[in-house]
Formats: sequence, structure tokens, C-alpha cells
Amino acid sequence: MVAAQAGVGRPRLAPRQREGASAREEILDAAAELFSVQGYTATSTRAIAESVGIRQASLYYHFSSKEQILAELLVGTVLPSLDVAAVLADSPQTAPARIWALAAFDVRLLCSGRWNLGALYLLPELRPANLAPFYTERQRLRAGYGALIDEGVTHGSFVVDDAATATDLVFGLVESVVLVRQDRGTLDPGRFAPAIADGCLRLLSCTGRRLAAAHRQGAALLADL
Amino acid sequence: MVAAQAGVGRPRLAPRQREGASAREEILDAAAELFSVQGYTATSTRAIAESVGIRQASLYYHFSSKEQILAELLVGTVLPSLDVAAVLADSPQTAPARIWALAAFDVRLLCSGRWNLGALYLLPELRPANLAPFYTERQRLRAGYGALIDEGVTHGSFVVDDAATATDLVFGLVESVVLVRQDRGTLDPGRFAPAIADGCLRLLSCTGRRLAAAHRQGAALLADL
DNA sequence: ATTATCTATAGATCTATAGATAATGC
DNA sequence: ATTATCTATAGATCTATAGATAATGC
Repeated sequence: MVAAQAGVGRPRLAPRQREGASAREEILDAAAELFSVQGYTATSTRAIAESVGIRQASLYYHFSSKEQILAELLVGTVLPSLDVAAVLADSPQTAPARIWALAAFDVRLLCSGRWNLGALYLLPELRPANLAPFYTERQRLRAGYGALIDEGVTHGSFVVDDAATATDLVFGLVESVVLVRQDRGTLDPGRFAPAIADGCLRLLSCTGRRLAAAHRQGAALLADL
Repeated sequence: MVAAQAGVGRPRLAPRQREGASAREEILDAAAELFSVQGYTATSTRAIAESVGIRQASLYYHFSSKEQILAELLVGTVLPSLDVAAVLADSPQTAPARIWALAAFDVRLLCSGRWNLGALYLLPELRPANLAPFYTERQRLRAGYGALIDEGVTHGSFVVDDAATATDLVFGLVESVVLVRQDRGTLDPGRFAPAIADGCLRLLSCTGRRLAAAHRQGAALLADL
């Protein structure tokens, strides 16, 4: 919806063009699109402003810097998955069911949303800078997968040569959703989430009836969150 | 090796600091490192020049633009895999053996080399511009995987719900190597290549003895290339 | 008075070009 | 003469700040 709402303050030269209840949210919506499609450095503050329909300098009434806009977008992108990983860590369910639920949740999150925000975590620009905390959170999520895999291996539910490498493959498979979405533009979460979650179990040598059971239990677990 | 070789032309202010027999190769080496670590737009021509030990303007004696440096790096990065895919398309071996060989070759390529050049294909900046041809070649490689998967499915070697989605998972798993390497810095191709190739077959429900056979045949096929 | 925009601009880049210079090659 | 560098700089950005302005709220 393009809200025609004009409120307090000097009126804009152009009408609203963006989703978002407030100017702040309009800016975040535009930045999310441009950052995820073009990258962070390649997106100028002028381009963001144009895409919102305001002047470049007006951005700075709402955000103190370009980097702060990115930081705002990153907050709340991994957090939901980390929360789910924490909840699942204490669940009494089997490791296969829990890893299925975590992967399916993660993929659903990466598939949904207007823009491919997961791609922001792949931006090379994140590595140094004070954006490092977000990078660390992604590593904590990876550790969550690793713990579930270790548990499944000791229980005999999973059979792998090397648990560390298996974790890389599983986490990599989940994250690859971002790459596929980058190519396709949009993905059906209803198809992709269970397909990837099944794939994670297959990578861990959990197949056939045991896979089917974990799929069923994992889906139920996910529905309860 | 830092070649102390000073040849024709005005001498540099600083001694050589980069691998590469010629100035051109020194520049490509520096750009490969910086582009793959920081991204394309975030890397200035000045930074490349500094990293080589020459002045910014001197780059333009060897390359006509920054974009041309990137294009040069992209050439020859997918080509080897495309060649292998073409050779394997005509091979008399089974689809599982061939896909194992293709994936292992691909991963070995992505793991080796001083820099993580595969990451260049993920740069959002490639999408538009006249760099599109490279993007297209990557899609052709993806089609190569798709053809092998289709063949295996009709032969009954693979069992999947949906061949298109299965191709996304398999290709995604292979490409995820780039993401893992981005985190780790370096990867052991000897461990990763067979692990991912096995993983591709597992995703396609090729397991147990049939997986072991394909692994063996695929490795032999790869050795013959 | 407060708010949210606008215009104008400083200062720091960044890419690419022009032309000078210091070597080697002939 | 040729080659590969250098210095200097033009012109186009780009981020962020300063201060003016046009609405609403009280």
C-alpha cells in the first residue's frame, strides 16, 4: 500500500512510494531491497533516498549513518533462528526431529519476507567493522546445528565420518537457500523448507523410515513453536 | 616468491610484494585477494595498487578499467568446470558416478587457489552490467548438474520428489563450499571434495553400497580427466 | 514549538586521463 | 625508441552536516 498520509513536518516533494508505516520503515524497506540486490557499498544513500521519494539528506533525520541502517536490518534477522535453536536445545525430542525443525524454520525464514535479507550476512563488507557482532551471532547458530549433530551421532541416529565436516555440509545446505533465492528472486517456503530439512537428515545418513519419522515429528515440533 | 626483478621501464618506488611473473599478474593476484575478501565496490583501485606496490594510475597501463580486472579474474574460473561437465555429459559411466566426479572436481577447484575466487560469483555487483556473460556460464553449469540428475532419475538411480528442487539442493550444496571457505579462510580439498560429492548422492537418495560404488567409479573418472 | 522535510555544501573519496620521467634495447 | 612507471589532476561521485522552511499541535 502506498499511504497518501501526510503528517506533521514539511511535506515531501514526492508522494509515498514504499511500504512501511513510518518514514523510518520506508527507509528500511528501500535499503533492504537495494542492499540485498546490489550490495552495501554499491548502494548510495542517494539511491536509498530516491527509492523512498525523499532527499538524500533527509535520511539523516532518521538514521545517524548508512552503517546504522544496515545494522538495523541485521538485528532480528538471525535472532529468531537463535531463539528457536535455544528452545530446541532443551526439547525432549530426538536429535533428528529437532534438527529437522530447526532447518525448516531457518529456511522458511530465509524464503519469506519481501527481500532476501539473508544475503546481507554474505556481504563481504560485514567482516571487519563494528558489524562483527552480527557475524558472531551467525556462528552461534552454526554451533547450534553442531550440538544437535553431535548429539545425534552419539545416540547413533546419525552416521558421519567427521562431525565437524558434516556440520559444514548441513549448515551450508541451509544457507545455500540464500544463493538460490538470489538467482530465482523468490522461493516457495512450503516446498523448500521441508526439502532442505529432509536433505539435512539425508546428509547425516538418516534415511527411509527414520527420516520419515523425524520429518513428521519435526513438523509437529515446528508447529508448536 | 617476491621477485626482485627490475626490468625495462621506469623503476617502481617500492620493491615487488606480490606473486606473479608480470605486473599484470601481480595486479590480478592483489585484486583477487581484495575483491574476494572485501567485495568489488568496496575495493578501490588505490587499494589494489598499494597492495601491489605501485601507484594507482599505473594500473591503467595494464588494464583499461577496474571492471576489466574483475572480468579477467572471472574468465577461467567457471570454464574448467564447464569443460568437465561437457566431457562427463558424453561419458558412458552411470549418472551417480558422473555427478560424483563433477561435484568433486568443482569443489576441489573452489577449495584450491590462493584466493576464494568462487566468492566473486556471489558478488551482487555482477548481476547487471556487462559482466552478465559470466553469470550465464554459471547457469550453464547448473544445467549440467540438472541433466545428470534427470538422467539418474529416469534410470532409477536417484529417487527425488521433484527433480528441479533436487537440482537446487545439489548445486546449492556444491556452492556452499564458497561460504564455508569465506568463514574458514582455507579448506582441505582432500577432505571436502569427497565429502560434498558423497553428500550430493545422499541428497539424491543414493546411499549405502550404491553410493560406495559411485564414489569409487567417480574418483576413477576424475583421475582420468 | 515541534516535527520532518528541504536546499546547499564541505570534505573526502574514487576512477580515469594527460603528460613527465627513468629505465632498457637497438 | 620503447616500455613501465611516476606525478598531477579533472570530474564525478559519496557521506554527512548546517541551516532554512513548511507543515501540524498547543
